[in-house]
Parts: sequence; C-alpha cells; structure tokens
Amino acid sequence: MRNKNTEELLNLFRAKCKANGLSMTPQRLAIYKALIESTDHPSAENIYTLVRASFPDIAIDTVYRTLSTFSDIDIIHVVEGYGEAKRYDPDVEPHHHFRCTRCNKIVDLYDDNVEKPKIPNSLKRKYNVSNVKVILEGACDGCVRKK
Amino acid sequence: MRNKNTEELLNLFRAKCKANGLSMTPQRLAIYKALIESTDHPSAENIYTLVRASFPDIAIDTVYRTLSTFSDIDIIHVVEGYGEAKRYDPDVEPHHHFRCTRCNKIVDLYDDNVEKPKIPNSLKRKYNVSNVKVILEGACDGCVRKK
DNA sequence: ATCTTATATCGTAATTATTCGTAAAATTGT
DNA sequence: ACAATTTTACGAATAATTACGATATAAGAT
Repeated sequence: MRNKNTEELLNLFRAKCKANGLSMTPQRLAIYKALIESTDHPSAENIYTLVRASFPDIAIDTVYRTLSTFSDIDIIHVVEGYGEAKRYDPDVEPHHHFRCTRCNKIVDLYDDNVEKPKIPNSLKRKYNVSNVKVILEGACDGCVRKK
Repeated sequence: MRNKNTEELLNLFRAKCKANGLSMTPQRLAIYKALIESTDHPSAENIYTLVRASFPDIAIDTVYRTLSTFSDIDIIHVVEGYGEAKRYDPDVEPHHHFRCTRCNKIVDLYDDNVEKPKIPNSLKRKYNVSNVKVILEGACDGCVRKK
C-alpha cells in the first residue's frame, strides 16, 4: 500500500474482482477509490458520504454490502470497531494500528515502529491463525490537549 | 485473574469502586459476579440475561451503563467488537485473545503462548499508549469442522 | 436508627448501525 | 445486441446502544 500508486492499486483491485467473479460496477469502483483516498480508516457512513458526491442516489445498503464483499475477498480489511461503527482499511499489507480511546482516531503503524509478535506454530495450527492484529491504545495528542 | 479466587476479585472490586466514588449496589455486584463467572467474554445482552435470573426487573440500560462505568475505571476491559456487539473481559491482567472470524468466539491467550510485542518508548510517549492488544484471528476448530 | 443528598435504577423511547426482500437496472459472455 | 446472471436502490426491519424523566436507594452525618 505505502509503496503502491493509485494505478497499481486499481489494477490489483480489478484483478481481485475478476478472480472472484465480481462484476466491475461504477459503484464498486467509486467505493474502492473513496477508500484508497482516505487515510483515516473510514466507516461505512463516511464512505457513503464521500461516494454520494459522484453517486447521489447510491443506497447506504449498497455501501455496506460492497464493503462486506470486499473484505470477504481480502480487497480491504475490517479494523477495530469496538461496538462503534466498523472501520475499514484498504491497506491489506501487514501493519498495525494505534487507536485513540477518546476520539476513536485510528493511525497506521508500520513494522519499523512496532515489532510483529512471534506466534508459536503450535498455536497457529491450533487456531488456523490467518491474521495477527496489534493495536496500541491511548489518548492522542489532540485529546490530551483538550482535557 | 487466573491466579485470583472469587473472594480476592470481589475485594478488589469493592476497593476500586470505593476508590472511584461508586456506590456498591446489588445490581453492580450482580453484574460483576456474572462477568467473573463467564469465561466467554460476554456481550451486554449476555450479561443482561444472566443477571435477570436474580434481578428480573433490571433494565438493559443499567447493564450498558454499568459495564461502561466499569471499563472507565479499569474494573473490566472492552475487548473486540468489530461492529458486532461489544464484548467484555473481567480479566484486566495483560493477556491476548484469539477471535474466530466465523462464530466470533473469543479465547484468552496468556503470555506463555504469545510474546508481548515490544513497543519503542518514542512511540509510547507520542501516543500515551496505555494498552497493547494482540488479537489472533482465524477459524476455530468447531467452525472448520462444520464447513 | 434516621435524615439528607447525591447517585443509581427503571421503564420506555430515541438513535445509530446494519441487514433483508424484492423489483428494476446493469454487467458479462456469446 | 441478447439472454442469463449479478447487482443495485428502495423501503422497511432488526440489532446494539444511549437518553431521559420519575422514582428509589446507598453512604455519610446526625
């Protein structure tokens, strides 16, 4: 993600859709573009707002359904929600997150900052581990200043 | 948690309530007891069902409010929700979780299994990191067998 | 033990997040 | 361009959570 430009990402996107038998609709393209243009891990509602600029009649249901489809086939990932709205991330390369417990801001952290935890193979086998998430929680600068 | 019995946990609970100026109500006690008797990281709805056995008239609002209060003062923690219902954990000692991406089962993992990731101090300072979560995701045995 | 006051609870309504059924419209392969 | 298959929009339903006014209760002082 960090190392890919829009062109490359869109090509990958088309390839993954084709590989999974998904038709290429303007709505799907618009939703994916909105995702890669956002760096703040938007919610479905956020995406809905963004996409309506070009598709005034798109249904919220379409956004939810599309995001769910995308995450099913690993085009995007669902990140932390914690009872709030789900948050999405178009970067499917391994990386971690910081989450502000007050304002729910989510920031990407790459491996040069946080070491990936080592998981014993026995555990990986036992649970078919396909993904390891590391989330740092705390209060972001903005929230600390406010209080 | 692992090393504490009910007696000790209840004493800690009373102490934390007192330290934070919370009155000791039978509802709060019942909710906390329901939590420590559950090992499956119950949702607010689950707790509501459990507590109604002894408090048939308790309001769902009381359960939500109480759980929120408890997690504000670190009596319990909120664990992964991902847009589903929030899930709670009465074990506030450091440990990690496995989450089944199909049935949403959450299992405790203690440090002898998963190494705690090392976070650089610079990052800890930058974000006031108070908590680091590690979540392994995959399909649990039960779900693999079903499919 | 009783009084006082702040806090907590109940019961219900309102909000927010998400999903479902279905007819109409768009996409893909031929 | 045509038929078969997906996908979409829309409205309504469901699930999770929070808000609120009226009563009830806990905790400390008397």
